[in-house]
Amino acid sequence: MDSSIRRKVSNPLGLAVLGLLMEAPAHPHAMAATLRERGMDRAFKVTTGSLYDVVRALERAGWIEAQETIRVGGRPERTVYQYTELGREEFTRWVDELIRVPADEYPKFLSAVSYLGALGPDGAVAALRERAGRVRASMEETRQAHREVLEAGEVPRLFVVEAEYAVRMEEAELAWIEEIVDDIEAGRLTWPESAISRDDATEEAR
Amino acid sequence: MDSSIRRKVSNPLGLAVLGLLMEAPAHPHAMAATLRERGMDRAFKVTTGSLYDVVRALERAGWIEAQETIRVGGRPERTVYQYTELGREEFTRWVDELIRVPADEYPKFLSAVSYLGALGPDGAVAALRERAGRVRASMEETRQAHREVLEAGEVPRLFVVEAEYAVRMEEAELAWIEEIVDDIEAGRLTWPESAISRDDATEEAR
DNA sequence: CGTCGAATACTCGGATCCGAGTGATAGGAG
DNA sequence: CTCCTATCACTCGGATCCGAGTATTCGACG
Repeated sequence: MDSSIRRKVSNPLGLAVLGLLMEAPAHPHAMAATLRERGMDRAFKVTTGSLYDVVRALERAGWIEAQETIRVGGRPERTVYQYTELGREEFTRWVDELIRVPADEYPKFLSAVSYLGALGPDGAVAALRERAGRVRASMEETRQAHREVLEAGEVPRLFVVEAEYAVRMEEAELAWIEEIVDDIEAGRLTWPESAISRDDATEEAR
Repeated sequence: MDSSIRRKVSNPLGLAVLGLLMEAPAHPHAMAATLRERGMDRAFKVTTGSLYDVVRALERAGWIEAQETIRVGGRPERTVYQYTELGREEFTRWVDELIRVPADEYPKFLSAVSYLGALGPDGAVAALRERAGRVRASMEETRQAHREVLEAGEVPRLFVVEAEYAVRMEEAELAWIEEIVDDIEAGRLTWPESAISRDDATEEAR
């Protein structure tokens, strides 16, 4: 319908790489390290394999280029990359588009909720409760980390807004879960006869 | 940290296939059709290629099996599948686990927000506003469709809860976007000197 | 001074994904 | 009766993804 343009490099990890190189040239292994140090691996899936692939793709596309290949000590060679003019342009264009037009996302939880019926009322409540606990924990962790970083005063808020977004989304999910659990227990959400529900679903699932 | 077990078939589309077969045997092409008719393609990414791969994987894993291969008219043969006992068990176990333990998700918007700085204050506001409009539209559409289905009274609420979840998440995103836009305009969220921000970002991005 | 574990830096190949393509037929327009 | 389009049902191969593996080196500890 409104399919966004076919981008040469589609893996978001490429955006992260570009973003890092805007600050300073770096080699892949170092990128992975910084990404993880800064906790950016919450927003980007950073796996070594993909990283090297993405860097190669970025180079093929002409958005970054090898600056030099050096060897420190007897370690394996490292290839240091820097962004090109084209890369700089593409970076902001990419961010801009990702913000402007919502991409189709397929969170796994959504697919599971589509078949919530399969667990039966009791199974559903049990599973949802457990999720709620985990989500709450993760939320509090993110919130805590965010607060600490801000209070340390080294990093401006602009560079941590994504945590605020993440927390908001987790809050919303949590609220929904709690509401649905209440609805099930209060009989506002019921299982029709026909539902694929087995009362022993809970046993089976564990 | 808490990595969930390695499932034989990992593509959520497999869950959808299993779900459909719980109702009645079907052949891949028909599955795709029903999935789309019911609007389930909002929760599952259904592409022909993947569908056939997933069905094959499901069969290899022994969760489904070919029932018969028939030919209607002179059309290509169609292979009709049905679930196995193992498949039925695995189905509820899968749903249960997807609900219980939140998977790491990497929504593209989150990665973009991590680099919101790149757009500069004006560019960011413009892009966020446009997204807000689109999200609002999509939300109202889902809401509308959900209401109509319920009022028609054919489908029990249990089978449409995923739409309620989706709407809630969109509401939360919208609220956050509006808040951030306000914060930028009110000077509560500012760009430090050092920010990679070009004032012509908006021009460039179009 | 030897060795054991952690860190450094990257490669490799299998698994998965997916869109474009294939080819046949049914149904309707003229 | 012929053509043309839509539907049916699936295949194929390139692109991408990613975890496990490799090989080296540094540092700590006994």
